[in-house]
Amino acid sequence: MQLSKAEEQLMQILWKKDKAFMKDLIDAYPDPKPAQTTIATLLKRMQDKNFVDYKQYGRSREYFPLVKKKDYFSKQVNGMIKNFFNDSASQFASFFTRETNLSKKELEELRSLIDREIKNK
Amino acid sequence: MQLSKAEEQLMQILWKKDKAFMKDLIDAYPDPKPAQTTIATLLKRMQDKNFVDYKQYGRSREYFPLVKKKDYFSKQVNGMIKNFFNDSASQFASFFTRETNLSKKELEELRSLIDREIKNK
DNA sequence: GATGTATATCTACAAATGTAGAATAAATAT
DNA sequence: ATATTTATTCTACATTTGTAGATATACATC
Repeated sequence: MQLSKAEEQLMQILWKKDKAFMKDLIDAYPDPKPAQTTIATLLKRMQDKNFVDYKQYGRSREYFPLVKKKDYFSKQVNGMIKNFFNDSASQFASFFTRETNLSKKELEELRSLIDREIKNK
Repeated sequence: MQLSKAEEQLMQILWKKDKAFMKDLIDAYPDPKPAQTTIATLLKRMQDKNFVDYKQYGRSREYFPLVKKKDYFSKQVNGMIKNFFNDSASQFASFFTRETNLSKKELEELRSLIDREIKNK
């Protein structure tokens, strides 16, 4: 199951905060903040989709992500690679290198990172 | 404006074919193929969103993409980078290098590609 | 104990999406 | 010319999504 746009945005907040009460979530939104009930609805739907859970503290709930940002993100990228580069990660990488405007410095950093990876193999 | 999932899938077909008549599009779908009217609806919506156009040939239409796959893809990646790596492409790249299981060979290819890019700057 | 505050649940509704039938019209095959 | 095929348009409808009011509750405070 996939998150919708609005749900994903809320998820980003949850990931950043790690865990949060309703109030914290609303606070994290830029103005104009959504209604409290809107967030509640989204949270409920996200629970149904098994993306978040909560701990009951007294009368209110501390929500937390069930899915790691990294894992979610990996799935996204993989889907993209599948759709756009018929499943070739290296094809993706080369496209990415060419089309993204990384600075020389960033490219050099990336290269040494890759060097390290190569040594690890 | 964004494409929905079903629209995106159709778009992929269009990109692959470059241009196509209704029949070709349906043919390209795996079984169970969607109804012909379903495709027609999607195409119409995609026209409204300015993602495809067509040339009238006699009584039927040859559809073609108005947006290049490359450009569409770039937007996708950029959105992702914005959401997941607060807008840092290099952060994205490093994550990608670590988390995708590229083979040693692929990594080496990628490195020489980056080398070339660096020289270009 | 009455009142304000934060939260949760229920209900609602418009817009977008996925999907396709019915009616129509043109192109083609016989 | 008639039947068949193919594509287009119109209409329809269920599901998902974005958004939030109304209502109920528990808690905190005066």
